[in-house]
Amino acid sequence: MMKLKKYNPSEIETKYQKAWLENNTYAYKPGLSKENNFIIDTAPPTISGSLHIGHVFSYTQTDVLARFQRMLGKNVFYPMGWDDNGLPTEKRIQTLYGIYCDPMKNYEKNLVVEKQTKKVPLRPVSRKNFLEICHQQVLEDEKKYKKLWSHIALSVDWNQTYETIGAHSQKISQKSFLDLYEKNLIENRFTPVSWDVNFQTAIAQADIEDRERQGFYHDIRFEVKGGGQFTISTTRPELLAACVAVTAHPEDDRYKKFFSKTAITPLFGAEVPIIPSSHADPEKGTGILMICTFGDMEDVHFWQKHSLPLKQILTSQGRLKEISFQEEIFKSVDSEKAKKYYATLCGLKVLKARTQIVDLLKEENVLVGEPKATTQFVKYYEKGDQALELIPTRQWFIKILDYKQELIEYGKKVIWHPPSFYKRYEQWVENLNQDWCISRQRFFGVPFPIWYPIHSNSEIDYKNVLLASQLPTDPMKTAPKGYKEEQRDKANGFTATPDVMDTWATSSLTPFISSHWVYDLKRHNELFPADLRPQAHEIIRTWAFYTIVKSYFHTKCPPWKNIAISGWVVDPNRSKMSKSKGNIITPEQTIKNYSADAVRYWATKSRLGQDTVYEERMFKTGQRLTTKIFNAAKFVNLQVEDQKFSISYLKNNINSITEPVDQSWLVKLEVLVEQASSHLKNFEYSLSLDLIEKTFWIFCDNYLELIKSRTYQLKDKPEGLSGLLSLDYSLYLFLKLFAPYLPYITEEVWSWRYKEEQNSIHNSKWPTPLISDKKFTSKETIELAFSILELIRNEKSSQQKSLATEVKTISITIPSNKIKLFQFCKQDILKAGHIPEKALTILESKDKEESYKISLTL
RNA sequence: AGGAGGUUAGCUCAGUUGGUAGAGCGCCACCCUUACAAGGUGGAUGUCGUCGGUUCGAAUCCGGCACCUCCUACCA
Repeated sequence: MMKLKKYNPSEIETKYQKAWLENNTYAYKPGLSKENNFIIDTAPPTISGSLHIGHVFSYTQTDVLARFQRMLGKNVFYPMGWDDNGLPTEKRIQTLYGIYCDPMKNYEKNLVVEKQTKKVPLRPVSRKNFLEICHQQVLEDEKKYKKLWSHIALSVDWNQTYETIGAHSQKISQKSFLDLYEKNLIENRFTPVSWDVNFQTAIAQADIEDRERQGFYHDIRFEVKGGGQFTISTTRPELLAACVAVTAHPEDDRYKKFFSKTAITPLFGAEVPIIPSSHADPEKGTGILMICTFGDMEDVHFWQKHSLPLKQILTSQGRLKEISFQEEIFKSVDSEKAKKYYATLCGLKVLKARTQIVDLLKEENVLVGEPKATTQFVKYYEKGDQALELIPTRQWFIKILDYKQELIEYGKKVIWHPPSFYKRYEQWVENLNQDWCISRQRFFGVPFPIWYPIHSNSEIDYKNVLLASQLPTDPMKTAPKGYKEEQRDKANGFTATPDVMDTWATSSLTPFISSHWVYDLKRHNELFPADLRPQAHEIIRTWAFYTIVKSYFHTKCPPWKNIAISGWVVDPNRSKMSKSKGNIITPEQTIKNYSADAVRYWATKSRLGQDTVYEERMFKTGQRLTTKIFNAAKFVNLQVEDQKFSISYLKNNINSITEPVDQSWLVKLEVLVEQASSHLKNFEYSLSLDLIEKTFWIFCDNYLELIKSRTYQLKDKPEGLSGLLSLDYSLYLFLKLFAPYLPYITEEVWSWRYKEEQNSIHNSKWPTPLISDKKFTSKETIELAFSILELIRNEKSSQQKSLATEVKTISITIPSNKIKLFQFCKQDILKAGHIPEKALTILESKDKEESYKISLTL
């Protein structure tokens, strides 16, 4: 039965990982009634090298809920996806192998690339080569991830996996695109879009973050045509050549006189209108500002509203491009001068040009004073390290701005845990000011399932796109229906976009990918909508929001019933653990040091949505708990071993728990089960664990100690049997309660004697009040016993004596209404306290207050 | 600037219908007690951020303020 002297976690962990996998312990059973399903929309982790302790933290929390629901008897659908699609993988491949994708290069059949240990200059490889290496690398990483997930005992059904770059996900993702296209919810536009000059791609509003940077105000003097001048203040003087207008507030007396006149830009001599507009704030800067194409989103809005011309001076690499002042659009009052000045800026990157132009402004004597330092917030791609520019390009947009109100309402249909996070969602949707740009000028992603026809005049028709019918498809490799491959990129032919979709355009479909949507309606109806979406709070504006968008557009049904938001793991300085900060903790070593159960204990001790500090000592507490469970179980087993106890024996003889002390203890357990269950049903795993743990320590320290002499000495008497059964039942119950949290130790102990009920504790049923039809005494008896036991220990301890020291005399004062209860536990107390019967005097107190007093001599 | 969360023991945190302030860790003292020394028992430690209100009674409810974290926006 039980052979181990000491608990050896790593041995046990290996053993059960294998067993659970072989026995399909966590498999979802298709085709059963939908009502009994519990469906989890698992977060597919981004494949970017390795998982950190923060992942272990949040995924374990979800796993506890999955295990609980499974034990409740639910048919749990708990899949695992890998988000391997997109820029993170590309970035990783770049640094790992020292290569980058150059679409102009030709495929090399036997290309060999090696992992680089240090930074090397990047070498170009063809698109096809690059994608092959990406595919290969993610497979390797996914194996590593799976190993860790298994080690931490996620009860995932490993038959239910997907990769966001996989054929199945691509099919769903392309289908989603086509569905939105047919519903007129998506469109192709040529428009200024947030652009990362380094990655050479458009990005969406959700991918943007603000970073604090040092900037400078440059006060620049403009002339007004026909006389007069004014000074604008700008942090982006390098865009001066792109200035298309200046604007001041209509009521601003300083500038009223200039409205309807034109200004002449310094250096470049362009004539631009001076437009009154409430967009200008008289309090800010000099009250008059220049509109450039494009400095910020406001410029874009102003430009659109006033139908201003487009002066594009930046390339997609973020350099000032060649322009001609002969051209109508850049027409200058002094084109020679303009040309001369611009020549010194042309080809420079934005930041270089910004400093360079200061010299020119000084030379021309139009810079008023020196540039004044200021801190400003600049928009960056969250994965990038160069400021974003607004570059007009052709992109696909999902029209979310038209549905803001609906999406806000729709978010309310999901139950948020904790509820306050709904606000974050709402606020994000309210503040949206761009449609969702889903095209990326990248490589490792899902292709757009469309082609554009080419007219006889070689013009590409972006409006009447040709839709793919066979999915998934890569239009770069296949021709549309009715066309031949030879017609690619030819007049009267067709062309495909090399762009791929935003990775969120696919991962926003996780509930659809899991359910096989359109392609398997029976399965879809069984698995959609999901019961639970677990996710972190920083991706509410992306993953949660986009999933709601897709679900709303496709089905008019919320994607899940509940969303549970997990917190972060922060370092002792309270900053988020992240790669860039270098404070990442890799979980493997921690698990090895403290055991998987101990790590899981730590992860599930913190409340939903709450950030948690990474502290080694927390793992020790978990380790201590598992050791304690092991030892307590060992003890109970030693006690019942020779009784041929079994689970059926226990269940059949539950009526033999006759001692009021034992019955009273069981009442305490019943209350525990009830409270723990209710917390877990509300996804409050930490509150539940807290209660279970507390009661378990009371079990070990008090109850066990109180009754163990009885079970030793009266084994064959009804009193002894009552105690033994109660001990066994308590252990059985505690194992089940701990099982979702500590799957290894509970499975091991379960295997000693309870396997007859279910092979794995994780397939056994969550405890229900097995014995609640019996009339028990209340909790009072056991509470009284514990109080008196505590007083006795207290006395002995303060006399600095061993607890085993025999008592010479003891008098216990008890309120008269409790005397009867005391009689119930008297024998147990005498034995546990090492008190001979004749040493005891009971004093009755008329005082009904619940205070006991003792005095004893040793 | 708007929003969310927070402020309880040295540290990390519970305290969900208002009723004598809690746990773990750490600290101190003691104890080899027939599961457990990787253990056990006991102890010390708090103006519950601050000011005010409601109440017989407030860590808890209401309002003001301060500070911390995060989200969003503005950023000429």
